[in-house]
Amino acid sequence: MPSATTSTSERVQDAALRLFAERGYHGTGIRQLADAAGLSSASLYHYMGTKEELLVAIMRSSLTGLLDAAEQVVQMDDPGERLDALVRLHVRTHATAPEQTRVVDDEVNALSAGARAEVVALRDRYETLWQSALDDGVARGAFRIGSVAVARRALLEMCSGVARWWTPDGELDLDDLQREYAGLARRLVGAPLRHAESW
Amino acid sequence: MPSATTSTSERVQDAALRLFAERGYHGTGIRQLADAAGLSSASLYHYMGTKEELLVAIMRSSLTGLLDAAEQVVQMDDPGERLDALVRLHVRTHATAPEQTRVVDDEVNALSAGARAEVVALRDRYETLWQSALDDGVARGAFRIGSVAVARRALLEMCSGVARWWTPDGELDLDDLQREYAGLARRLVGAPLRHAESW
DNA sequence: GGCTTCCGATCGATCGATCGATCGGGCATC
DNA sequence: GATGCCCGATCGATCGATCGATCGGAAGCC
Repeated sequence: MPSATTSTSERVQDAALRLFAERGYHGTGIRQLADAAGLSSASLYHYMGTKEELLVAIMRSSLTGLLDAAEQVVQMDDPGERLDALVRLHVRTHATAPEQTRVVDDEVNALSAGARAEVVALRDRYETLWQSALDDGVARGAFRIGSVAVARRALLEMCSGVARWWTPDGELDLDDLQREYAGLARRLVGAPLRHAESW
Repeated sequence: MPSATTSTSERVQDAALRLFAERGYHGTGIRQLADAAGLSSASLYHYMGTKEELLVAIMRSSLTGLLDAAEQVVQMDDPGERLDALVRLHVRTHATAPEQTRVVDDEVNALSAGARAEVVALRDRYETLWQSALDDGVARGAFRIGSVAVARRALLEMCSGVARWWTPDGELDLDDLQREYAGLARRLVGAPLRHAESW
């Protein structure tokens, strides 16, 4: 008796997401997956392909969502505001969907070559948006950066970390968190602070 | 016929390190481990306890090494130079021993509760050193930081990321890398740059 | 030196358990 | 009676771990 608002295949996806994030892909068995979804391991295969296809589906949906949002954000003209928006988007995504982002970040190596190529291609497109945003900021004199490639990696790693510790009932709420990281990012790229902030 | 300079148990540890870093703990089987070490799966158990104890040993040795070094570094008096030394140590370690650090960072969740407690305790001691270094810098007016807890996490995450991309034959050598990250860190904590660097 | 004893090192065979996946059939609803 | 949904039973493979047994050399004794 499925709920009126949640389809069975959605329940399977949700269970997989939760377990993959918690135990890892290789650490999660088909039978645990079935238990969490309220099905037998045989019924599971009515709603999914292979276990790997389930993982890929999770990664694809997470990455395409982030990528689409970033492609909108990146159209802003001011380099500082554009970086600000990118950081806020990335941090917000990692804070509110930590399981998705952790699976994407941690389980890429669990994929077979073909599937990995697709996922890595999506990730590369996303990182290219950041790279261009930073390059443009440097070219227009808004940022002062030694190595843009290093700064890009440092920025992304530091923002992704949010998925590993932030919770909504901690000291910082989501707005604080985004503001904090946006400030760190501006400093990191050598951009002036907004509104004469000084801390 | 073992080599004169490498004991068998060291070869087991090295093989485990390489495979755990590449395929993950749950993705690595006992037989793969044995093949990589040049032993049968039965002989493996002459040199190790359980597979999990092998993982714990790798993590412990990596974390205690880093912790010992950090405890030396942290005795420096000047907050800016101390942070500089911490960043350089962390980056150098992650760049030159990426497999160890990746296993430590990625496989903590694969541990059982007891083993995880020990490893997390070591990691917490290390992070406390950073926290104190940042607190002291703020108290003495050397750093301007919004949330020290956020800055600490951002710093550590961004520096740890080095283990995921840096190679010795890329554009940056190890010195460049450390300098680059030390500069990013100083900016992040709102400390003045050294030697009137400006980029 | 010769003989015995012992032990570290190694392996083939195998354990019970679990892995991911499949099959055929039951039970609804239409 | 066809279609969609579901599961018990089962597949071959592999999992982590252990077993008994073998081999070669070091140590102890005469």
